[in-house]
Amino acid sequence: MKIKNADLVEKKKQQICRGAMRVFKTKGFHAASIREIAEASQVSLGSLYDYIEKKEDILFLVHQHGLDQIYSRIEKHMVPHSDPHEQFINVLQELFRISIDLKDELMFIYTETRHLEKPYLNEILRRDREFLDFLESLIKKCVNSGSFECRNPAIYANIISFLGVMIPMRGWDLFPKHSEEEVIDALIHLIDSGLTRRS
Amino acid sequence: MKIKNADLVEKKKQQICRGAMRVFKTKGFHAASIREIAEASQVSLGSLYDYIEKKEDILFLVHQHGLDQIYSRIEKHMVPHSDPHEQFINVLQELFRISIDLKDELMFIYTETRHLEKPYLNEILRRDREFLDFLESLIKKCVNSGSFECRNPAIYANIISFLGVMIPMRGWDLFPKHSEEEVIDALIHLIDSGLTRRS
Amino acid sequence: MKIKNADLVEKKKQQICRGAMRVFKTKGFHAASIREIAEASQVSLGSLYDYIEKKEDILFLVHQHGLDQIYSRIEKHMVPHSDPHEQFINVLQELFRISIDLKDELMFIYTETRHLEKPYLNEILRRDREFLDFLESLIKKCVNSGSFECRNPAIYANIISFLGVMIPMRGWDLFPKHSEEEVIDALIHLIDSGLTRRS
Amino acid sequence: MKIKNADLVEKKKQQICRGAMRVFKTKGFHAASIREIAEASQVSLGSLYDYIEKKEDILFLVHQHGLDQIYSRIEKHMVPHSDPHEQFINVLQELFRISIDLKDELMFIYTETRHLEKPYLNEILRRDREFLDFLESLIKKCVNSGSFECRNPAIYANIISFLGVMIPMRGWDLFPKHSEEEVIDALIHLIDSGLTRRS
DNA sequence: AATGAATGAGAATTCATTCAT
DNA sequence: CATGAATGAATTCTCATTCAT
Repeated sequence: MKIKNADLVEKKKQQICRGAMRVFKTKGFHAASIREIAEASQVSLGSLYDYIEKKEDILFLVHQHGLDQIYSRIEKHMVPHSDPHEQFINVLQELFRISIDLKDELMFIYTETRHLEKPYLNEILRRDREFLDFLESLIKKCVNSGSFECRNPAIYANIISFLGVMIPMRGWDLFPKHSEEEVIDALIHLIDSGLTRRS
Repeated sequence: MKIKNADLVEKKKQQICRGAMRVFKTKGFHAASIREIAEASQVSLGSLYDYIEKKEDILFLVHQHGLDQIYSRIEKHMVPHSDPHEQFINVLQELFRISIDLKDELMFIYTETRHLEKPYLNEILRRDREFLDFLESLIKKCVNSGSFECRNPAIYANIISFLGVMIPMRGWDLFPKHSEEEVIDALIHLIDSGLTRRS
Repeated sequence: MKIKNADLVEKKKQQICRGAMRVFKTKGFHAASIREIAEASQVSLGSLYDYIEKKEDILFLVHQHGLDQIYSRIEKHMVPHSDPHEQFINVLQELFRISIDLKDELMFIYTETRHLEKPYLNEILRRDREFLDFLESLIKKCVNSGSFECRNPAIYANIISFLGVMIPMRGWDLFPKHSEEEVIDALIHLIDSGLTRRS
Repeated sequence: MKIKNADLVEKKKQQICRGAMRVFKTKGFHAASIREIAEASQVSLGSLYDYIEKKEDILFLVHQHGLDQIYSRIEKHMVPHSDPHEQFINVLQELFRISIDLKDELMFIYTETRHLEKPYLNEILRRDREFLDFLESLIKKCVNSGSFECRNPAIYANIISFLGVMIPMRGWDLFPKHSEEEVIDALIHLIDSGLTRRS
């Protein structure tokens, strides 16, 4: 990165992210050429390399940008709350809303993370685990408060996080037939009843 | 494809599939070169093109091969059965067992299907939908028999099918910590209790 | 190197060497593009990379080829000889003849060796030192036989070896004015009288 | 070059020369990027182009700067002197001392001059020939004064000038083993005895 | 049927040079 | 006068595909 003006760097990285995402959406990371990405970002080929070092950097940039968008929405629901079960439901509501609003970002993350090399990969997995940990501890709170019954909260955290990408990944079959509300309700019902304590 | 001997064609395609899968497993479709695939398949570069026309054909071949493996196991459980709920549980058991045994194949299908071009893609989706339809009708039977209560069986069919790839896709976080049995039990419990009729 | 036919590999490497040398002669290694080298070698761009792995390999190939040519001529004079002084003079004669016949090769080696990376560089220096060692021991023999007087044969070996590239490197000033014979005689006279024992 | 202030121009050119030499020393002219040179010179990339027109100009600048340094030292010994042989020895002494003190400059000149284009090249060769002419006429004086015997002073001038770069170019083999004094003595002895009149 | 050598289009990346501020 | 962001042509290298044997 040879550019000294930090604001400019930020602005251009945003531009590149947006452009790159548009290309990745249709072709995926590997099939997208740097040229296409440059064009889609309205940045000249040479200039692109003033802001990144190698193609993989774009992959990481887009990952981070996607996660930023996701987390900036979910975080609001991650602050402690008096009624954990209510919080849990709110989190699920927001999670699935996000999965509708940020379809492309989620699909991208799920299908392309594997192409990140070690150091970048670790950073992404770290953020992922942050959310898993939050879910796990929230489930535990619900268990303690008596609403839930659950032997392996960590597994449920994984299931929930994974279901968070179902809408983007299976939209092709779901949305000709069902409304978003229906799908979200079904998902929440499934998770909630799977955890609810039976007397 | 200029080869006449149909048995040979079948045998070689198997060889190519297995070799290709081994390469795809580590690098994905795009990063895998035809050369590597030929080597891994013990087929000469020139010969390879006697059995396929273009690289994408291998992608399709491997898809088909993967689906064949999956279906050959699930099909046994798809024949009508006197107790639909028992059948349902059996199907889930087998589905998640398969997802452990055929991790690579499932991950491959989930991350690379998008690179198939239209005609091939449609064929794959058709097979997918076959399974969805089966699940949907099985759920309906369970509803009719009084075990389940479900407003949108099609959505649940999608959820179940999608959870069928959770183990391959989230193994990195799950299996250091949990046994396969635990994960399968949690998944079945979740699905079953999400559908079970509450009086 | 993906080619299996060893004879072909040898033949093509020769081709590449010759083509590359022709390009290097005018532009040097760095300024020569792989494209130009391929054209000059009558090898297609893609094919070139069937015989080498990276541009630097050509640099090494040309070095080796040059040294091979040089050594194949000087070696005849390196076998033990009854009269060391006579042998010494013969070696000088041949050395300077070679430096006229293989101008390009010598200039190339002297100006481009520095661009070889470590492993290749070491191999080249090893061959260089072989000749230095031979010269040094020959001078010592001449000292023992009473013809020469020399405190530091290793330094003289270096000087001789270095003067072996004077003709290629200073031809621009020498050859408009002098004949090859004159230059060689001057060089041999200089070296011989610098070493000759004074009673 | 749009800068009017001549002193400034001179000062900056010096800066650039020094910076460029530091980069060239390790990578050579072609592999050195303008960026690196600008950084090493503490001159901004844009500013650099206020003092040069193209990359080759730096090549020439560094050549000139190197030659200036060399000549500023040798010139002291080029003024007429009553004893030509004494002067000759002094010149050799200084020449080889210089070749130790200005190793980088000499190596640079010897390996990169070929990349200068015609007009610049001629200027460099002109300065080279100046020194050759001086050496030639000094040898002639020594012949006339009876100390030397030499049929082709021009050839000897070339040899001497060429030996002036031996130390930089063969230091890798020489200096682990020998002291600078030893090498210089050997060189001077060689040249002197090669020219000395035998009664 | 099988082999592997050949090809050239296209990939990522670098860099000399320009130019608005 | 100085700065550094922008540009696109050119570079090295890879790879799917073809074809003579």
